Amino acid sequence: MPRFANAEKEEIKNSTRKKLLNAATMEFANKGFSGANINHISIAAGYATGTVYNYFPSKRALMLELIDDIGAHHTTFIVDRVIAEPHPIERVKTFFQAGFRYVEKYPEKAQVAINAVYGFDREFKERIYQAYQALFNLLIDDIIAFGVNQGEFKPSNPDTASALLMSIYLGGSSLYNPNGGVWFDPEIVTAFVMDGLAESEGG
Amino acid sequence: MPRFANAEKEEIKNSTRKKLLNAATMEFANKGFSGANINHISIAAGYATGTVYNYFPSKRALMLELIDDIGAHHTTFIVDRVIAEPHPIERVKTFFQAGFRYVEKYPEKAQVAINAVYGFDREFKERIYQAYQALFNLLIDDIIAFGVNQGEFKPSNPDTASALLMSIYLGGSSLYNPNGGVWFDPEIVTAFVMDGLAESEGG
Amino acid sequence: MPRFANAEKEEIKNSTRKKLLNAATMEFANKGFSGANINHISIAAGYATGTVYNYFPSKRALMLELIDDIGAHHTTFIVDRVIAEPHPIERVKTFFQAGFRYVEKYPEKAQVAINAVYGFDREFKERIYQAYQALFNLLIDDIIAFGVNQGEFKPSNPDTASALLMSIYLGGSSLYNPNGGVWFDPEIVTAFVMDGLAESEGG
Amino acid sequence: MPRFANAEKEEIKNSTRKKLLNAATMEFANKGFSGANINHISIAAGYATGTVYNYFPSKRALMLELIDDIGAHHTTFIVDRVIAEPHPIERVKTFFQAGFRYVEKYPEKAQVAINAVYGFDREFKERIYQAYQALFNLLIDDIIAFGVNQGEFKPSNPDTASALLMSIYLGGSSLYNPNGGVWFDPEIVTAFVMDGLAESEGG
DNA sequence: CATGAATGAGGATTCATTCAT
DNA sequence: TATGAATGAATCCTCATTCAT
Repeated sequence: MPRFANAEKEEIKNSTRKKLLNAATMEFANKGFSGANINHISIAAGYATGTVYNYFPSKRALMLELIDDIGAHHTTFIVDRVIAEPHPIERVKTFFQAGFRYVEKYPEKAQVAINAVYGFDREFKERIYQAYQALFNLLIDDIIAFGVNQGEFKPSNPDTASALLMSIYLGGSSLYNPNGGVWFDPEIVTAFVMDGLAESEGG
Repeated sequence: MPRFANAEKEEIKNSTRKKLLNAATMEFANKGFSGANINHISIAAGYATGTVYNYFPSKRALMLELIDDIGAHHTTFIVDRVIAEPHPIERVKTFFQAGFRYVEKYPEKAQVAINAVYGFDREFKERIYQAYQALFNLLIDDIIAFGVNQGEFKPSNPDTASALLMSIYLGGSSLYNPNGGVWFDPEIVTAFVMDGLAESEGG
Repeated sequence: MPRFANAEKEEIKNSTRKKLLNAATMEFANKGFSGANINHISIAAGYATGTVYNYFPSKRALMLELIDDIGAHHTTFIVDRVIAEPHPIERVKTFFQAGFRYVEKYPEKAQVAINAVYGFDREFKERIYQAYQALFNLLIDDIIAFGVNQGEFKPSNPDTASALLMSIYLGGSSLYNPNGGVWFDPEIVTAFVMDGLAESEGG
Repeated sequence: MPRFANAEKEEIKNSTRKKLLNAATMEFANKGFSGANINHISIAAGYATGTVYNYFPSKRALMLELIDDIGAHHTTFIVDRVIAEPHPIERVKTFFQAGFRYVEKYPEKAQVAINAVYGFDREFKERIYQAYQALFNLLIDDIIAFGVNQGEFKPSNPDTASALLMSIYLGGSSLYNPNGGVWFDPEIVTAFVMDGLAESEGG
């Protein structure tokens, strides 16, 4: 049995698939889903017109898989960095730090994710929320509940609190502009998230 | 001089334009810009295929004007309610209350606005930010600076703080789902914004 | 009976019709028949969208009438000048001189006529040939036969000869370019038409 | 290396392109540029609606390429026949003979060329003149100057003379009508071009 | 007579998808 | 597995024409 040959083929398939997904990221980030051109994706990946269809049954399926990939990648990137921190407040800061770092390193992936979160397409929205489940779990369990347990945070509705942190993070990310522009400082955001706007009583 | 005839025609044009903009709001909200069908818009408004083009030079121009309209409408809706409140903290609460109210009353307008804010299209983004200028001014001057002056808020970077409030608002809004789903409670959000996550010292 | 009022109305109608025909000349000359826009014509003439249809039943009917008008105008312009000349050779020269003069004075009318002559549309072609009948008669009777009678021209097939002269004239005219460019000198053309290319025997 | 496969594909592409250009010739000849329907061209060539766009970026680009093709074809057809003749006067006759022959064999190509020469579109005009450059060179160098050198023609302005011959040729061609109609006899035209209208001195 | 809003068929162009090689 | 020619439905936009005022 040509076991190695098959492995090699598998290898090639994976590499091709990866190239296609990368090209798709660029295209979807810059043109949106409807505006994207499947053939441009193939060409940009270095293949011929029809090649995407050897790997994905449709444009929509490609997008869905891309959302899964990006969601997982994004989640892992942030989770890994956050849980390495021992202190709850540091975890909040690291959540924003790592999150903004991700946007800087992978602006197109971030744009695709943001489009999915805030766009009108229910299926894309559902899918990115699934992929972000681990991120919400991180916020709920490993940051908020953890902080409450440590006596650093006051108890609150964890669903609302995590959604707030995500909104702040994604809102800040969408402010990102390669040519400059407003940008959130993780320190300031963390201070805000911790203490809010209220003047301290003794202030 | 056919003064009445002209006035009447003007009337008709305004009414038609309004119907077209309403239909466009629905279409753009549900399909996005690229996915929207100009002919459907005309039909949905009760006109024939080409009628949009008697009022707007192109699909993009229609979208741009729609963004202007929605942005102004949205802004006015919130500003009017906020400045009616005398107390800074009430203003924060009213900002979220009125904002979420707007999303409930005009979910499609809100979706179009959110698409413009978080979407990839630079021109749309620029345009909605222009329209939201008054909203940012409200946050910066009439809420944050006002609260600091009143001794209720601690000083902070107003650009960042206002962007944070907007992100929270829009992030919460995008959670909105006519069929139910997670939704921010203005009271809770305001409490969060005022006091953050930190356990009070004496807690 | 409001006899004067009616005459006045007739006056207005004629003036409007003339303005519309002038505007149509510009449009058809610059865009061709298919490329022309009936509404632009109305607007350019200083009227509203539908006004052409108060005067002409269709775009094609307008074009046909325009061809008639231009053909008659063109013909008269040349005929008047040619028959004023007593000598056959001078008549040939004047034919070209007046003809080229016409193109300089009325370049758009000339372009419309040339389009009709050389274009693919059988109906337009037929119509301009009808209008040019008098021009062909001029060439055949008042120039060629006249020259033969005077002993200045040798006998030839008058249909062919007149068609040749028209071809030379229209060919030269289409070389016309408001910004300059090649242009026939009536003297040289006449010399050519009279003596051709052949070296004279004693040369 | 899939050399054969590639060659075969190249073959197919060339054949398709040729079919499309042929269909385009018919359509443009019969309807003019604006009046032509791109989809009809595809269908007439035996393909589906969008196929033209796999070969030509736009209707205008297709027309431009068609003008180039026809111009070159037309030029070659005439040039080859003319330079085969040793005698200047025979060359003149052959110019008209071959030229009219071309119109008989390829009436649609001729109509497209004539539209380009006499039409209002500056770009088409420029393009056909470029393609006809060789034809003008033929007239100037290999017919007129050649005739002068041989002592058969009298010296004349070669630009004017060549433009005159072209005008006569194209004017005669536009008289062509598949169903009959006036038509120039190359012999008569040549006699005219050689000797003009003037009665010989001793006549 | 003039207006101009509305019509809706028509046409250029795009592009997701298929399939024979 | 990759290719890329072909497909044809879909869509933006134009514009001749109508008609109520």
